[in-house]
Amino acid sequence: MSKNDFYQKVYKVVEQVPEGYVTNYGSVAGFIGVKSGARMVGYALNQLADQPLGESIPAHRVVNRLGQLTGRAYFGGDAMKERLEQEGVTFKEEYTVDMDKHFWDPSEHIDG
DNA sequence: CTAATGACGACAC
DNA sequence: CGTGTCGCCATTA
Repeated sequence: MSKNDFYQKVYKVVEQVPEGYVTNYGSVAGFIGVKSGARMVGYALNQLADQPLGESIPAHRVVNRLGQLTGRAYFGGDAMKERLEQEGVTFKEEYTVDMDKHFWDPSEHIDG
């Protein structure tokens, strides 16, 4: 099933994101092949919050292109921000990651 | 099948 | 430079 394959790829990529780094929806979607599937990436990660698989997926390392923790609401409180800080990620704003220092581009690290 | 929604992104004003 | 609008595509009603 292609749509399920899309999800699997999203998880696979997100799992590759190293600590102290973050990536964005558009890059993940583009790397997978669905250039305009940024929303689908967010949706895929959203599913993680509803299944045990999420335990193994660092979804908190995925933010929007601006570095904003748009999905923090799904982590309960500031869990998303706190986890990133624990990994060494710095913030430009209360909920905006410093993408200039912590941006991680899948196409630059994953040989797909 | 149609309409509405969303952890997004790019463009127009 | 901030706000508004459209496009994108899977999911849900």
